[in-house]
Amino acid sequence: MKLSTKGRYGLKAMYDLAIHFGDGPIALKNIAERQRISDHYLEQLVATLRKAGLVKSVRGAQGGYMLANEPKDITVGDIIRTLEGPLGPSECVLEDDPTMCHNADCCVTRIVWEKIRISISDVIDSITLQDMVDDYYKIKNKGNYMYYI
Amino acid sequence: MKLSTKGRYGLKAMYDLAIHFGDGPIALKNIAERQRISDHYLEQLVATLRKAGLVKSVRGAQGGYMLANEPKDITVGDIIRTLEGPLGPSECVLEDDPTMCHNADCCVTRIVWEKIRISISDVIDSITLQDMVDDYYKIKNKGNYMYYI
DNA sequence: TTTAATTCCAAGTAAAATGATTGGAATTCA
DNA sequence: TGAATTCCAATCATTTTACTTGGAATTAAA
Repeated sequence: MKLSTKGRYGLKAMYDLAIHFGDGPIALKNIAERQRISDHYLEQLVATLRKAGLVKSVRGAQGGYMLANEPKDITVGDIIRTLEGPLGPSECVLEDDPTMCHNADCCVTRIVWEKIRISISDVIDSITLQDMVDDYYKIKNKGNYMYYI
Repeated sequence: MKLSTKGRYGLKAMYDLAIHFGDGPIALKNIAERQRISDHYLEQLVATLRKAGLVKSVRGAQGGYMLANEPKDITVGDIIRTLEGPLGPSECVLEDDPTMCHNADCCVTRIVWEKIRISISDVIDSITLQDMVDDYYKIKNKGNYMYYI
């Protein structure tokens, strides 16, 4: 019941971009260093995020990535779903395209999975990158050492 | 972000035992048939549940398994945690024994994982096997065909 | 115009996890 | 005594995960 590194690294990278929102293109190498992620691996995740329209890229020297929208308009759910696919603790309750169990209408365990799915969705859809940026400044102003992580 | 078959089959089996609570030992073969699970595989899951004190066994012919406590006193969380280990979307927020990240006190993404973990815990700890049995009879009384699934 | 920095793209790969299967010993009821 | 059952240990094929490797294309700066 864990997220893979796709979702976890992906959110870290998007959060990093949110912290630097408005600063022009940010090179992947720098994000990978700050977040301590293999840059070639992160490249694959960011490619997925770019194809989904969550980030924009600038090629060539001095190039890099930027959020495609304001941090307040990107939710954790957008990012995790893009990288991990439709969410749900079981096939039969996946968002979008549940592999329909032929007993779905009378399956009691399915009711449990559905409740779990909804509770996860509620959380990740309610948190935006801006919320995370706000958290960052809150912690920073308390005097904690921070480095965009 | 899916549960493995351990948690999913395990809950189905425990629900099946809850439906038959008070009927004496239920053979694994019958549970496996009803829930359409490999019986040898289910055996391993039930062994884990037995060691955790959630089910009791009776060996020999006419033997089988029974819930160790009343359905109202066993939660979905008890079952899932026994079979899947401590819950959490990331190592750093696992219940019990989080593999402590050295940046935990200033990690903003960790706040997100923690919220997800709590929302899942809230759901699974609030549902008992008795709730599932109640759901079963509710659906059954509406006239739906049901077979303990 | 060259060079360095970067994104973009496609494969390959080692290790771990998943979801079992196989085979048999021990126990108990009929 | 035999059939039904739990108990136990090992093995295994497949898939997934988390990368690595290698290089082409693009662009800013020297």
